[in-house]
Amino acid sequence: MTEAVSRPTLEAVAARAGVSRATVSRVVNGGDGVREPLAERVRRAVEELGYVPNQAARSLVTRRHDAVAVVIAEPETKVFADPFFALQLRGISKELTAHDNQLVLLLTEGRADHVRVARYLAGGHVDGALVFSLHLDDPLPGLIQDAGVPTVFGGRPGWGEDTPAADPGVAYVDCDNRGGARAAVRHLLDLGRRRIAHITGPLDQTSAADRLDGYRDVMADVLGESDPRLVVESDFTPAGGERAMRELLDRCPDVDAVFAANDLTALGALRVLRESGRRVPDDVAVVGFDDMVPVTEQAEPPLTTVRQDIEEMGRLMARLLLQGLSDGRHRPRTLPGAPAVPGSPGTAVILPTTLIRRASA
Amino acid sequence: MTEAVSRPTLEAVAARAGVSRATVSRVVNGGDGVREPLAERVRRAVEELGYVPNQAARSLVTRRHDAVAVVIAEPETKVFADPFFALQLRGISKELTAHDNQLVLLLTEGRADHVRVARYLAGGHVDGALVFSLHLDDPLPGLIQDAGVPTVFGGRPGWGEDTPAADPGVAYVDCDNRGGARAAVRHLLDLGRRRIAHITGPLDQTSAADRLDGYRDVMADVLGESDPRLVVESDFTPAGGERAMRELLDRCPDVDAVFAANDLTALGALRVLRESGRRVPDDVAVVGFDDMVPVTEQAEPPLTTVRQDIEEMGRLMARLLLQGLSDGRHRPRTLPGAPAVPGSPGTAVILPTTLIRRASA
DNA sequence: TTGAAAGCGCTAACAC
DNA sequence: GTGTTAGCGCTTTCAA
Repeated sequence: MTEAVSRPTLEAVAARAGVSRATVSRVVNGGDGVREPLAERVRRAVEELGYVPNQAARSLVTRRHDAVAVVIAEPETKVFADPFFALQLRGISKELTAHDNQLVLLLTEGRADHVRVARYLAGGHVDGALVFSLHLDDPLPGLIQDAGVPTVFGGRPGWGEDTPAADPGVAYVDCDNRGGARAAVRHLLDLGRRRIAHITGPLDQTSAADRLDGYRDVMADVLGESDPRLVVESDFTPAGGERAMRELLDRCPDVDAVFAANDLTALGALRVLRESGRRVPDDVAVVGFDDMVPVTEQAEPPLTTVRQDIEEMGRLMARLLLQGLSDGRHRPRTLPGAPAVPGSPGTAVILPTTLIRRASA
Repeated sequence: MTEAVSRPTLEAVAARAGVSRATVSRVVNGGDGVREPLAERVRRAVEELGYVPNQAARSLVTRRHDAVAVVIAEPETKVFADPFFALQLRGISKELTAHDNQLVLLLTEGRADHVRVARYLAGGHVDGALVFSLHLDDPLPGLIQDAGVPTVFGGRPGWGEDTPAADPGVAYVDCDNRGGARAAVRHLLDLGRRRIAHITGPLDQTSAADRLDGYRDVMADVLGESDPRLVVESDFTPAGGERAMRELLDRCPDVDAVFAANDLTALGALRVLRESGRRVPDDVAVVGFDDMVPVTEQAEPPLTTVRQDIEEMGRLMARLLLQGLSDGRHRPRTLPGAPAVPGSPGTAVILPTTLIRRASA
C-alpha cells in the first residue's frame, strides 16, 4: 500500500530559505507584506521541500477549515437512486469550489449514524453544514444544534413549526411546494378533469406535506370537498409510485388524473397505467413535480411537471452558508446558547416553481 | 442561520471536575488508569459542559484523524447515475463505520478538482484514501502519491503497467474482469451463437480493457479470429449502450449475440433491440456484467449477466486500508520517497465472478 | 494513580 | 518589512 510520508514543516521551509517562520507563513497565505526577493526564496524552498501546510495546526489557531459538510438524512441507496440529490449536490459543489471550500459528504445509513455525524460536526472538522431531506421525527436537527455548527437546511425543517420554540434564526432554502402543487392541480382542472388523485411523498417531510396542502387547497376551492380515497401516501420512489397507482385504480377506477408528488413517483404511476390499459393523457392525465429533465423527457409520454431549479437551490444553500460564515467572522464569537443573530442573511429563501407542459397532461 | 458556538475545552472540564487536564484526557480516551470515583466526576463534568474534543488539536499531536477519504474520479452526474458507486460506497461505509472511521466523500467534477483533492489529502485531513474509477491518463494517482497518503485503489490502476516504474506496493481490489468476460462469451458460444458482438466500456479504464481482452481470448480461441466490426467502444451508460447497439445493427445486421461491458450498457442495447423489432434472446442474446440486481431483474427480459460482488469489493478496500494503517502505526514513520513496505497486506485482491443465467441469454 | 510540563505545526500580535 | 513570541487544545512523557 502507498505509505504515509512525514511531511516538512514551516520550520523546515524557514530554515531552508533562511527566514523566520512568520515570513514563510505570510508567503504561503497570500504573501502581502513580504519583499519580492525574499518571497521568491521562500517559494523556492516550499517547492523544493514539497511543503504543504498542516491543516490541523492551521485550523487550531484560525478556527477555520474551509470545508463544509453536506448531510443527507437518507440511506445511501436512496441518495444514489434519486437524481434530486445529485443535482442539488452539483449546485452546492460548484458554489463551494468557487469559494475554495471543500465539500465533505457525510452519509447516514440510519439513526445510529446521526450520532456519529453530530460528533463529527461538533468535533470541528468543518465550518458549517448543509443538511437536507429531514424527516419530522429526526433527531438530527437537535443534535446539529447542540453541535453548534452554522447550518443551512435544504427544505423547510418541520420540527417546532408553529410552536414558540421554533427557532426563528434557522436558515433554509426551499421551493414553493404548495404553490407549485396548486398550479398542477389547477392545470388538471382546466383540462376538465374532476377525479384528480394525488400520490403523496413521505408525509413526514415538509415538501410532501406542503404539496398535499396545495392539492387540497385547490380541490376544496373548486370542488367544495375532495374524496379522501383519491389521496394515497407514497415515498418519492418509482416502486412506491407503482404501488400507489395500483391501490388508486383499485379504489377509484374512475380516476381521470393523477398529480404525483415527484417525477419518479409519476414514472411508476405511468407504468401501472400503461399496464392497466389506460391511455395517458386521454384516459388519465398525469403531472409530476421536480422536472428532472432526463426523467421527464424520456418518460412515455413525456411528463408534464412542476419545475423547480434544484441545482440553483443547492447553490443558494451554499451561498447562504458561506455568507453567514464570513459575516460571523467579523462579529465577536457567539456564546453557547446565544440566540441567532437577528437579521442574519435571508433566513428563508423560497424559489418559485413553473408548470412545464409536455404530453402527459 | 444557526450560529457557531464556542465550545468548552479540556481545561474547562478539568477545572470543573477539579482534576488535571491529563486526567480528563485519559478518561475521554478510554479511561484506563483512572480510579473510578475520579473518572465518574470527570464524566459528569463532560456531560454537564457538553464537551466534545477538538479534533484539530487532537490530530495535531496524534497524527490520526479516524477519517478516510473516498475519491471518485468521475463527474457527480455519473457517480449518482450509476448504482455501481452506491454499492461500493455502501460496502466501504459499513466497514469504516464498524471501525469508527468517518467516510469523507470527495467529489471531482474535472481535472481542476484533482489538484484541489490532492491538496486536501496532502493537508492531512484524513488517514488514507480509497480511490476509484481511474482513467489511464489521470493525473490523480501521481498527485495522490505526492500527497503521501496511504491509498487503496478500486480496480487495477492502469498507469505504469508492465513498466519498471510500476509501483509494486500499490494496493488494489478488483474482480476477475477478464475471466468473467470469458465466461460470458463462452456461454453465448454454447448457446450456438457465432456473430457475437461486444459493446465495451471506456477503454481508458482497465476494467473495460480487461473485459475486452476476455472477449477476444475466447473469440480467437474458438473462431480463430474475430470480426473487428463486432466490437464497439462505449461508456458504461445506458445512452451509450443505445448508440453502440444502433451502430452495431447498422454494421452487422446479422449479429446474434451481444456481450455488454456492464448492465447499464446492456439495458440500452435491449431497448434498441426491442425498437428494431428483434426478440431477445431468440434473435439476439444479451449478456451484461455486474449483476446490479435492481437493474438486471427488472430488465425486459431479465438480464443474464456476470456477477461481481461490488459491495464486498468496497468492504475489502476499506479493510485493506485500515489494516495497512494500523500496521503502519507500529512501524517507524516512513520517510519521504521511501519505498512501500514489501509484503504489505495483500497488494492485490481479485474477487471471482459468476455467470448468472436469466432470460436474456 | 495523578499532575506538571513539553510540544504537535501553525498564525497573529507585537516588537524591532 | 521581518522576526520574536505567545498561544490554539490536545496528548504524552516524566516525576511525584
